[in-house]
Amino acid sequence: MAYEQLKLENQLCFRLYTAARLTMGVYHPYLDPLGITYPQYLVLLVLWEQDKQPVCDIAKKMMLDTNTVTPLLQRMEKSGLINRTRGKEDSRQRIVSLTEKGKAIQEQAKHIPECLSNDVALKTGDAEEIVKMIPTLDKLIDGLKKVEQ
Amino acid sequence: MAYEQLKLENQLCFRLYTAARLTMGVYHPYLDPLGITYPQYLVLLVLWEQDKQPVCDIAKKMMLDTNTVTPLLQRMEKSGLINRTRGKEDSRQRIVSLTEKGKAIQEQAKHIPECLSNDVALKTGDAEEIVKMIPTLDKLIDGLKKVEQ
DNA sequence: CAAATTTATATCGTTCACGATGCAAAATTA
DNA sequence: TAATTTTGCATCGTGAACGATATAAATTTG
Repeated sequence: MAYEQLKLENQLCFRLYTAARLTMGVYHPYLDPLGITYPQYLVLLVLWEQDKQPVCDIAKKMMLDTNTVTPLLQRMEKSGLINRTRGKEDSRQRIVSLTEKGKAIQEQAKHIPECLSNDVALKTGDAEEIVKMIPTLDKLIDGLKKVEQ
Repeated sequence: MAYEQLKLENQLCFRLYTAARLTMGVYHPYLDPLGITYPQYLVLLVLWEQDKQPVCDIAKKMMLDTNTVTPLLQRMEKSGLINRTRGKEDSRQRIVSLTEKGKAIQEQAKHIPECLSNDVALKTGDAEEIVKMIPTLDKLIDGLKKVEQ
């Protein structure tokens, strides 16, 4: 028999992992018509907030490393959402900018957050309580982010 | 400028996704010496709780599909953690059982949950509040799980 | 019982996540 | 200024997720 602490149902991380996966699944019907994936949607969020950013800034905001972000951006360039130009001041940098297509998607995407929150509310019965996790999740993320030494 | 709702900082899903990734990262120093990944650890948790289960039962408990679980189990069989035998009553089934190696790891793993919770407490300053998210995460997961029609 | 449907698993292709490594352009130091 | 270190990005390989599709064995239906 298993040790009590080794039961799946006692694992916080498993819940985070599952909740993240399932929530991303809810985005599917909204992102598929736009031809983008959830991580690509996150990149667009970053660029819609401020266009023309180097790869490292995007990576930092997404809390990912460049070895994840670079291929992601390459795919997005290939599908015509962004351009990647060399930095003028620092020629190591790649400045990522939205194409017209990338900009245009924002109009179609602006209702997604509301749709999502409606969907979640409908399915869980209580979105209120779920939104209340946000500050705690931030605390967790902030704590874990530091530990990387 | 971005619509307010389209800011990365306003996204719940992004937090779940990031929190899950970073928390899995905390497992690394414990799982690496055992030669397993986090999803493989989850499979072992399921099998330690009850040995000899068909793929579909494992998949259901992990809330994943067989197209994710099958290759995962194949890799685990390759590394000598499990065996996969044909079901006797239902020959479509693959019964997954722990090898001696798979069983032996349980002893080394039994301290992981406590280590994790210590690490998280140390890094966040307050594990109490984080553990309190569990019922809400369960509510969210339960809600989203149903929606798949 | 035969036909149709469902179930259990597997395979394939694409996209991510991430450790390890490489490289050239800055920035720092001696 | 030359040598060293750091930074920004890219590449490679492996392991996941997951949609789509396939196949054979059960199960249900007609």
